[in-house]
Amino acid sequence: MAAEGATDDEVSGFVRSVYTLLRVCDAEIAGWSHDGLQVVIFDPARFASELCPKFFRHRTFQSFTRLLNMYQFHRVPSAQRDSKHVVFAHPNFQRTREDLLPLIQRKSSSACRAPDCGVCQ
Amino acid sequence: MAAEGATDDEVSGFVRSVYTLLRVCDAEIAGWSHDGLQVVIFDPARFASELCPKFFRHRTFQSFTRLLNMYQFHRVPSAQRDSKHVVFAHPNFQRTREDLLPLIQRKSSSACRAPDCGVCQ
Amino acid sequence: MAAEGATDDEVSGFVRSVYTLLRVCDAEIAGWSHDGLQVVIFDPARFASELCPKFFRHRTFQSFTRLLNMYQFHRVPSAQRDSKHVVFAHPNFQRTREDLLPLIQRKSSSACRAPDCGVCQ
DNA sequence: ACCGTTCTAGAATATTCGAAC
DNA sequence: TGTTCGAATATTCTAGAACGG
Repeated sequence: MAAEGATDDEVSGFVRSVYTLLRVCDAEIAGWSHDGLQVVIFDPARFASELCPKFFRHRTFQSFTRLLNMYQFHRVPSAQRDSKHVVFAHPNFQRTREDLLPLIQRKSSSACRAPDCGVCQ
Repeated sequence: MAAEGATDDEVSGFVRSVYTLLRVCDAEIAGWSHDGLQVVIFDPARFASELCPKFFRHRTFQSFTRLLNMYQFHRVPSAQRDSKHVVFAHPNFQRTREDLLPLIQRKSSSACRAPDCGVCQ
Repeated sequence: MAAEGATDDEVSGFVRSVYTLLRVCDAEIAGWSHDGLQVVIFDPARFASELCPKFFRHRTFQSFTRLLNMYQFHRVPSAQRDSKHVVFAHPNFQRTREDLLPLIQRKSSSACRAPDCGVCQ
């Protein structure tokens, strides 16, 4: 199993921040789902105003969401229609599988158009 | 009176809702700018949780923003960067010019009109 | 003299330069924020053309910025959005806490340690 | 077909970083 | 360690797309 050769250094800053955030933050604001497979924001308003400024350079839920999508997290529709909880998940973002974090990659930005670019072609 | 050829029926439902909302809502949550040219949301959190459900079928600021953009409103950066106020404007959305409201049109849905489009039909 | 265990020698040259610069420079060009926690460049153009050559071996604001980032200073968005002031901060860079300066360390160059790396040798 | 709601992505700018020298 | 330049990442605002009424 398990991503040998995948050290912490390879985890992107954003992913590392979210993982840390979930470990240290007030359990009333955000946390892992019971199975440890989903990120649950229990209180988006407090998350934006209190947590975002501590871990990022902004204080909006939208900016947080934008980066989650950039890293291919997907929103999970909550069962309770009126719930204010916001749930996100990524197959390689799991509470007990820190070793998988390096697999989470940011989507490539606007594709390189250089005619001789060996990477993007 | 009234902008001949421009009756209320011609004002889109969303634009009418926003105009009404600004007339009746708590002045601490939202209102017109002093010059009557801008929509100011003083408290986005309360706006989303209290006002949105009354005027729309959702309770998120993002959904409100999405429609504003659809109707070509644009966000106005506030001078104070750390301000929580959110400001939007549209050249034909003015407090004293209700007659201009019919001019505000929703962007055409990017509907595919190709007669043989297998996706959109 | 000299705070035992934390002599001037332990403060990196760049950090020392910035600290000195703020003490001696024209108050119209740069200085401390009122609370003494932030570095404020009031006039980036004059800072680059007049101060940089005196304290460093260049005359560009970007080079100054590059080193600030290298030492983990972060840019702070100025309150006034249209302000030309540029603000940086580092938790251990404070006007009244010269004793903390040695704690400011340059980021480890991400030197490649792979024994067989043909690029870095 | 049009409009509204939701989730995701594009685009422009701002900020930070990698790497060669 | 410092300087330079190009690239990657972050933040903001707007738009695309799928779906439902």
